[in-house]
Amino acid sequence: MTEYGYHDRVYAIVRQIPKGRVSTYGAIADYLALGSARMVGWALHQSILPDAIPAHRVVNRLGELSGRNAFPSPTFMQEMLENEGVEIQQDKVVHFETLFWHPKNIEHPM
DNA sequence: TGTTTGACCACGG
DNA sequence: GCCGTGGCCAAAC
Repeated sequence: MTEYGYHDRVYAIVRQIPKGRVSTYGAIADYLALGSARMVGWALHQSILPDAIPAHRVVNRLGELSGRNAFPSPTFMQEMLENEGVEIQQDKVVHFETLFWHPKNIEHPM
């Protein structure tokens, strides 16, 4: 049965995040109506190992790379984002509000 | 089986 | 702008 745990839904959403854009735990949790952003963070922590999930595009509501410590190296997340053209400064996404992408805008970037 | 913790968020003081 | 509290659900102990 299509009995997806919410982490599967989180993966599905995160995979939709366009390159060069970022989203937040709260936005994903809100979109999935799971109730809490905490679950998203927990799910993502588990999701780093599986197939190519751009977990680096998920930051907290302040645009901070709160999950960088869960990556192979504390700077890995930042380097990935910078590689996509996202500016990072002091572990925060520059122009966060502009780059912010809400799952609501799936296939409707911008 | 109950408690604690977690890549969080919003609100109140 | 920092601290405490509630919420939300699952995993780890």
